[in-house]
Amino acid sequence: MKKYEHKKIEEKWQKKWAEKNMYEHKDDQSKEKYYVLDMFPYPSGDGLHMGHTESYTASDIIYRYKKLQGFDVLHPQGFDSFGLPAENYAIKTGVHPKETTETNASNYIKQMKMLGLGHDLDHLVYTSDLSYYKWTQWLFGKFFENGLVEQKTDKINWCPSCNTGIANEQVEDGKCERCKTEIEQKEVPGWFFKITDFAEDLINDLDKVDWPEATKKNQKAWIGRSEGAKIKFEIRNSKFEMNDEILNDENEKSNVVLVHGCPSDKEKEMEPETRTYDKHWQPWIKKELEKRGVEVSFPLMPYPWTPIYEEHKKEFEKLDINENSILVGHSCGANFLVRWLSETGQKIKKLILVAPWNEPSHKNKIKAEFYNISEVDYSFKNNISEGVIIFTSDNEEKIGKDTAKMWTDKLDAKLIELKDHGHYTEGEMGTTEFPELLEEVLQTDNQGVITDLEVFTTRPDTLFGATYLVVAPEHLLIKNKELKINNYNEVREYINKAKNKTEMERLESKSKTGVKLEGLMAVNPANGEEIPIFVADYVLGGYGTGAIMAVPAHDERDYAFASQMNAERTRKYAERTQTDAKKIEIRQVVAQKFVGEGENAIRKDKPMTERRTVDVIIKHWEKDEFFCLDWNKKTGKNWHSFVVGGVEEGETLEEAALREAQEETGYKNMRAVKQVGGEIHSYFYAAHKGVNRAPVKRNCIYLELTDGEWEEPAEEHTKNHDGVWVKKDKVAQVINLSELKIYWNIFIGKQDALFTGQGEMINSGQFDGMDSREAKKTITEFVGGEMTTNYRLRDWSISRQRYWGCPIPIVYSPEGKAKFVGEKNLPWLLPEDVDFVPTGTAPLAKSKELKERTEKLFGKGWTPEVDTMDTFVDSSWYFLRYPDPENEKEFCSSEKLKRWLPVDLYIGGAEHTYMHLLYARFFVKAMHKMGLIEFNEPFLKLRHQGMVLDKDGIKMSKSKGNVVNPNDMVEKFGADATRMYMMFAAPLDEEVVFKEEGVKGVYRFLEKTWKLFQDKVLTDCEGDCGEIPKELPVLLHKTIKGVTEDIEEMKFNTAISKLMIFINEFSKHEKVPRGAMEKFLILLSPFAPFIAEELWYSLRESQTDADLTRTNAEEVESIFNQEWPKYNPEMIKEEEIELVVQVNGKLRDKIKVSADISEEEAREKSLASEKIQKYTKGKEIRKVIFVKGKLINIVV
RNA sequence: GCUCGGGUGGUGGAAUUGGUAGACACGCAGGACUUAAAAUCCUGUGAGGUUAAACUCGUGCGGGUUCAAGUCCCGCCCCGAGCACCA
Repeated sequence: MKKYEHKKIEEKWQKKWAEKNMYEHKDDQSKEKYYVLDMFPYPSGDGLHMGHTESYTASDIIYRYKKLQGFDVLHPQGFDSFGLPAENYAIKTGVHPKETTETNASNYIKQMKMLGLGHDLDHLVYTSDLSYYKWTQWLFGKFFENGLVEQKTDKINWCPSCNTGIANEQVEDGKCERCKTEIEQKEVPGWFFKITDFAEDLINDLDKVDWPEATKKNQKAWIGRSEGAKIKFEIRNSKFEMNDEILNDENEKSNVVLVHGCPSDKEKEMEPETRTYDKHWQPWIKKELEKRGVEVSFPLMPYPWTPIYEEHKKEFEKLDINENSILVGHSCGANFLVRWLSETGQKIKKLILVAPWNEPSHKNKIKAEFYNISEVDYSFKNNISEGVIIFTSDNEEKIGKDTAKMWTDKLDAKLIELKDHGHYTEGEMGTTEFPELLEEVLQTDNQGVITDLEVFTTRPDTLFGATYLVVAPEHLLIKNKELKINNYNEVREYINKAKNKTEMERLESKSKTGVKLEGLMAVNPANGEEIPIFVADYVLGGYGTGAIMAVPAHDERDYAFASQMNAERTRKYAERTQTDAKKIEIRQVVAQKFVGEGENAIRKDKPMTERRTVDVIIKHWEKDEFFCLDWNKKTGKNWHSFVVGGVEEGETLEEAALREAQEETGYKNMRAVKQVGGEIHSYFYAAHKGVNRAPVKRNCIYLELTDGEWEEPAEEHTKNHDGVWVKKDKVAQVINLSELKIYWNIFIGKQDALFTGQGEMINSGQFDGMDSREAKKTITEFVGGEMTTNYRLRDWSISRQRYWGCPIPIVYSPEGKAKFVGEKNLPWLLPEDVDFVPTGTAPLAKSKELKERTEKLFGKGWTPEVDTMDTFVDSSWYFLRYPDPENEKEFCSSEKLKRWLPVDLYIGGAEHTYMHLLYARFFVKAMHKMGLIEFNEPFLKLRHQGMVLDKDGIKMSKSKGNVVNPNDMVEKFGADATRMYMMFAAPLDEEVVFKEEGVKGVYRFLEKTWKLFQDKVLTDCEGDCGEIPKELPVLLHKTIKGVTEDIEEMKFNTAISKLMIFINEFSKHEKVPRGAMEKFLILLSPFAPFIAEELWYSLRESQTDADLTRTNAEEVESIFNQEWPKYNPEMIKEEEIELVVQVNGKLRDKIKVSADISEEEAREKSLASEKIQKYTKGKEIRKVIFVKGKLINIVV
């Protein structure tokens, strides 16, 4: 008996198959085609890894199986041989990428042969070969001619280490996919494929293909289609007059002089910084001005009644006050300026007077004289080129309201009134709403429509709830100089910060940041309201219009931002002024809707009545218990609610809640704490009233009892229900109505108060009551917006500043116009005279040869494109080259295209779900559109292989040192065992845990198989001659059926288990039928080709002497030229089965019966069984369920 | 946080789509062969229970639908992968 020596056998057949050119593909038109494709490898120095082994084995099984079934199968292979690792290796070692590629590829080929993979390795495709990239360039030319590729200057992801642009899809965690360096943003001109043109088809056509659902979903998500509307908002400038200067160039900038206030009598000997006004008001105004981008000089004032008058006067005179100056004076500073201007006749640009002093109130003689402004000659107003603005306030005696009014007249000034200028108490400048008011002044002093801002939203229905806008930091609006953003410096700072923020930083701070654009506002087109505008980096420049309308009541991000801003601004103002800032309003415009069902359903024949109600959550005064109503009395059911009552005309929710709570509970003292959740609409039929409640508009208020003072409630409130106290953790169980549950969940913080769903419109003018889905379109139309579809997908940037890639076949005219090099100049060769070391410019720019070639062909002054293409371009069409790899005239002949494409089965890793598959699909669609091919989906069926993990279930990686090398496994157990284990260990698409023990198990199976062929007497008897028991041929046919079906569904693990069952069973017998053994070998051959071929030959050779009169082994046809066996349905038809007998669904007995037993008979027989009688005795048989050929269930 | 997968013996995994839970394999235990070990072969192997059986419990947890649930429905927990504010 020969031993199973896997090494010998495998070496032998590797050689023989090579000699016979077993896998060379020759078109056989008489057969039906099948195209099974692997994702081709990048030829790395590490060689094939276990993942390759798994997926290539799977495709090889299908290849062999289909071939045995009589298909003409194309099973090609190639190498994705352009790419970074070879170039990086070249940079390090100086070895040309071409060499590295060849060495590595030949190693791959050796490994593939070793594994017995039946790829046609004589017709390999290398993407770096000029016979291939010629056609990549040709296709680029076609795309160019058809406007499907264009040059754009765009901000791209830039890897500073690779010195190249990177597609969004190739960025992981803000890092370069290959080298893990942090990605920067850089403005680079480059070529872009217009993949977005095909977004719609790329989504829709997924329905046509047989792919894993998850992959389809991922592709759809990646393309990210969303339906919505574009809506225009008018942007108005509510500018502070100061702003003209702000955005102007440095040299035109005005100087602003803010003068100190005057000291009181008490203060006149104090240093200016310590005086009341100069301590508070002036620095504040200075700060506010500086915040708006204005540089302010702040000179000391030469008030004549101070001891340091002369000194200050000198300093003041030194100031460069000219026609371009803006003078700002506050309080007595204002008066001083008026006086000074009238006396000196100084020409200035603008005068701003804030809160002038009230002249008559001065008792101090010098002061009074100085301030005798009624005597002043006001003709100086002609010296002021842009006018005078006066802020005043109406609440303080001291503030010169009259003075201000007088000046307004005399100086033709513009008057802006503040409600409150501030209070002077005990020598301190105290509370003031001035900053807030100043901003309000800025907001309302609007200058008319400056521009439109378009936003994209998926929820146009919530437009009435849009209480602010947000633009992305990169939005052009901010760069619009006309707008004169007051706090431009602050905004600019924010934008710079946002730009420099790394992805990591953005992830770390989950909270949202942003800055209000002061001096700007937008008009909500739905209701004409003026709303603020913010810049914030939670809005992305590249998506939609780069601007959003924010609806904090119905969008989580907007809500988070609004809450944060409100808190922040409140804090900021509180620091400064101890008052609240104006808050962003969170306005609900969609109410969640509930519709009664069953007996509560709306009845068309009954009247509809609207009602406004309040649900009241009432907490016990000391215990953690809540007041609920038990309706058992009335309904007879265990039905609980909170206190619910109507809201009467003119009543607030809180008033109604308090009133109802007192009436219903009898408790007297309570306080309203807060509103819980928003408005909810309920529609139902109220049987006791005989009317439809359509709708009940409900809200919820939370009350706390302050003590237990109580009085029996009126009978009308207790006749229907009892009041009960329920513990906090029991409330959720007790409450029945969904609406109340929602309020409760919001109350206990289990559910967000935010409602992001669809419902019924409220607070939306004439649209109230409309379904929000319907309102989307209606409201969009109402405001002149446009319904659009938006995609997340962006155009595909393919320019790479690298050497080892396909040159972009473009040249530029002296004027800089791009031109395709033309078909006759293809291949547009990758130059050889290039230094690989990256310097930031593309390596090809250093090629003299390329430059000369361009000038020679196109004329002087012409320059070549020096970027190469993203390698994803190469891999986007390689499967089109496979059927015709040697064709020099076409990328693939039309006959071959017609015969072989599309691909019938594509197998590869799930990591290519997004990019590669999307790009390849895009290529096919674009080529289809250009009329180059007739189909528009490349891969009809797609399957992924799962990851291969080490024995502890950990991802294999070099750094962990747990990588299993296929070579070692083949050495130890042979290719057959390795292949089979990979297929047996888990379903193809799930993770494989690689355990050597497991490989041993499969090896044992192969040995057992081997032994079976050595030991057993083979008989030609096929089962009806009495020599062998009938079970064997039956098992054979079952195995054929099972294995065939499993392979069809690519359930290789169960197919192998069926082969094992076969061998286990056959091993038990002395004599086994030869025919069955032969058929078994064919079933085995796709999985374990070597041993199957060897045993096949040995079987046939031994037959040679006996009866086949063959003379040598060479004449035996390979097992792979045989026919896949078919099973005989008659054979596997069971005549006798084990009928399962259940009582009440529990297995109690099994009885042997004929397969076609009738229900009657089965019933009789099973009831006759002793075991069954044990359970049925004395009981009535209520029901019998009979499943033919399977089971009978007796219900007692 | 969102999306998609997935929770079945000691382990990898089966289960005709609602019909005998645990196929097949690994591991483990016992036995045979052997001076011995390895290899091989045989037997057993979800838990409890018993001399054995009967029987009971069992597919992440809780509930539901059904004659019957690993499979369907509702709620929750855990694990894995992917995505990163997509308006």
